[in-house]
Amino acid sequence: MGRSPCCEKAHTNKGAWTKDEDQRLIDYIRIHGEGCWRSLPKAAGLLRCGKSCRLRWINYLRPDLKRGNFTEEEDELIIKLHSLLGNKWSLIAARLPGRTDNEIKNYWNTHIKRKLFSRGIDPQTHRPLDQPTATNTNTPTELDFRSVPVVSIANPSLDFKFNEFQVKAKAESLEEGNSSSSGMTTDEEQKQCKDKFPCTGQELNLELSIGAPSFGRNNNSTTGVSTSNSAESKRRSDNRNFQFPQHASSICLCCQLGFQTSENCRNCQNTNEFNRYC
DNA sequence: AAGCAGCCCAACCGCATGTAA
DNA sequence: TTTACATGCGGTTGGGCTGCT
Repeated sequence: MGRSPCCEKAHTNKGAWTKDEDQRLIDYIRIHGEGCWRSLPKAAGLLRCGKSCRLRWINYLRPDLKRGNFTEEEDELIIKLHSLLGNKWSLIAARLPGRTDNEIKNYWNTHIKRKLFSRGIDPQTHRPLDQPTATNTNTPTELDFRSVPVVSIANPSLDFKFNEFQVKAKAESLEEGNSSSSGMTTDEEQKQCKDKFPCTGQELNLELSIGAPSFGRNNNSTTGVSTSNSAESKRRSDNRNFQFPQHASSICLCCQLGFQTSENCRNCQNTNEFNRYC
């Protein structure tokens, strides 16, 4: 079907944002909350298209952004998540509090790719570079999640039952329409999975899942403003738009990383909306 | 100091998806 | 069911910055 342009192309600014534009956008969202991006520019007095405003807010102005260099821990987590999810940057970003999909995508392309190459690993397949891939060109996300072995992450703080993680990651991926399963179920294929995700022998069960990190009874923690429009209620059901809790520092690591909702994490004790560490 | 090449990252673009009328 | 609209996602681009010659 034909689509109209996302916004009126004429009379809109392009390129780098000025401080004044940033401030206008911040002020507007502070008062009215996120949403209605199409009408936002006009309402906020900005000569920008809605998409541009949304992008600027999400990637740069949001107050919960972490900024700064990626830690080694984050590096490894991104690599692991990419091996599971492929180029699903938004899904990966959802597991890295304070990081945006754009930021992770850029970081992947500029740093991690190189890092993996230097380790002799193909960043796309996560296989050794000298290993032929002709027999199985599937991306990691196309692995059959039923055959994935239990593995753990080197960093003890991130150890968890990796097979469960992958099952849920796969399920989520399927839910999102990425249903290109290779149907790998044979022993040979399971062996391939083990090669891909070598088990270190250290297996901790932290009951982590990759479900939507639906923290936030206060969905407006970002702006501190109540929004009651339908767009907001829609977003509440959208796991790509979760808000990090204001009391994030008091919840367990898996919750902070977005692996688990505080309601469901059996490693947390949820009392009066505060959780003790796992 | 000037020119050049490579890197980095903010921003753009086109398409996909969800949803209301 | 169809259509139009709003939003989100991933790939790509381009301009600024930095280091090297």
